[in-house]
Amino acid sequence: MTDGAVILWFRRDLRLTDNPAVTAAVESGRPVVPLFVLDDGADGLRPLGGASKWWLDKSLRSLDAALRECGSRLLVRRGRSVEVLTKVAREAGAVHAVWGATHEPGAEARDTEVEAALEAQGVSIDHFAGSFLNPPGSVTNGSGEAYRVFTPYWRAARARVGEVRLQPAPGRLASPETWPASEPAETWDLHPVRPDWSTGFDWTPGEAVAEARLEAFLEEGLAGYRRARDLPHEAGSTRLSPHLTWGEIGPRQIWCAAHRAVADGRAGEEAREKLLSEVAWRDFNWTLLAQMPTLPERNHRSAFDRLAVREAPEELEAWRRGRTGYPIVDAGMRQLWVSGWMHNRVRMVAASFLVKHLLIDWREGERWFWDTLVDADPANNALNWQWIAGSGPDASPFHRIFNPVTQGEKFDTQAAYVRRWVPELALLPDGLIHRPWEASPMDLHAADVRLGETYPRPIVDHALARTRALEAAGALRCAA
DNA sequence: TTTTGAGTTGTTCGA
DNA sequence: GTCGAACAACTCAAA
Repeated sequence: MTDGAVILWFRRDLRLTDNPAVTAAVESGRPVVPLFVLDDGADGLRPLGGASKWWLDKSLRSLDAALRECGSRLLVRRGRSVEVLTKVAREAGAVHAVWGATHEPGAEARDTEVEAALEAQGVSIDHFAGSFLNPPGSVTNGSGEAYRVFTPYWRAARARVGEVRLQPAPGRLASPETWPASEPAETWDLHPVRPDWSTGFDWTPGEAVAEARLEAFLEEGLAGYRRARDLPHEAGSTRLSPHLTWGEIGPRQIWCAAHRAVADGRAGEEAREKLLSEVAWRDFNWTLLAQMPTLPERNHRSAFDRLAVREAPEELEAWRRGRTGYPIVDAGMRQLWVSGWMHNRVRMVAASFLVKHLLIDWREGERWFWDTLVDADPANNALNWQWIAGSGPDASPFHRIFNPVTQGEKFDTQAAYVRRWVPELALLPDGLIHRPWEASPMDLHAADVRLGETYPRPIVDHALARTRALEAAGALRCAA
């Protein structure tokens, strides 16, 4: 062993482009040992949901393929990170290790433990900011505190992003003389079997696809983004969210590409700023989670601990399976189950329905999304659920209760979305499809719909449910 | 320190 | 059918 190796520990930054840990490893001039650890919850972090595991399986293979094109490879090991890292360091004769920071609950404790253990065996550490425009903690108000409201946060954060210079992907990574063993991909157990519920997933994880997706969006989608992003039947979303979740692409790359698109005349500044502000929500949510690690479990506003939530397992199951009797809600929940993703507009409607119409604890919904979304993100999932529930910082006011009929008719005007995901209603006319319970027997017969048989009746009445939710929220103020 | 104004994404009611 | 106001107060940012 002539030259000590450097361990390049990948976590939520599964890319080679603009990854400071990758750059540092390459520039060290040492043999590089790229590593990913499947901790299966052993590190004390929240275990991954099913859809996230599906994604990670493909993303790791993609990263391995990309590394092999650079003359390297990805080691995947299973176990507690501190044990894996110290063992691999010994096997590889490592003298140095690098990684990018992550901020989910438990990550800091894990990294501190790993760092201490590695340093104890003579391995030095460098860590770098993770994949953000502004990493958590870097944007503060006049009194040095973190912002709790998005708009002033983004004003300050936007101004703080200077010139962004991307670090290109390395052409080549130096290999160690002998490679430590890796778990064979067949043993990762990340892809679902018996049953394989992922057959409807229309996604290709990996950095190359993420970059292509970004370019395609700038070409076709950015100019009309502000309008189209709210229409669930249109391909107006970036669909970058799962790539961002695993760091296959970073916000800095989006920033640069979006500025380039405006310079090229492919879109206007307003469209670019809308896109960047959506990206900034992710930064903002991670800032809050880094500061308040209980957000995925505890109400930020403790008054909501007293909300009279209902135990209603059958209604919860109807919501999960897309059988609430409200077409836009059911379409969204079925899109989620089948494809691992749900359109943002419909997420709000479906989440509001669970929390307000059914008065079920938002954590039930948060857990379901965590398990079924390919873009399940510790910060975005927790903060967005708390936002809908009204319990979060800067949250939606409690009296804002989405009307699933109005939302459907407003954003799915031609009902193309409902017809795709709730095909048993497809023959109903546009004017009735978002409210099938108002259809006459003749209309229902003509559309081959039998309410209560081929499609459920509404499990709650909107007006009654709305009143019930307002009363439950009102009780929070009176009872001290 | 005090004060003032603002706050991602909506709905309903009544004129 | 369209429009504006009310919803119920509270926290946070910034002057």
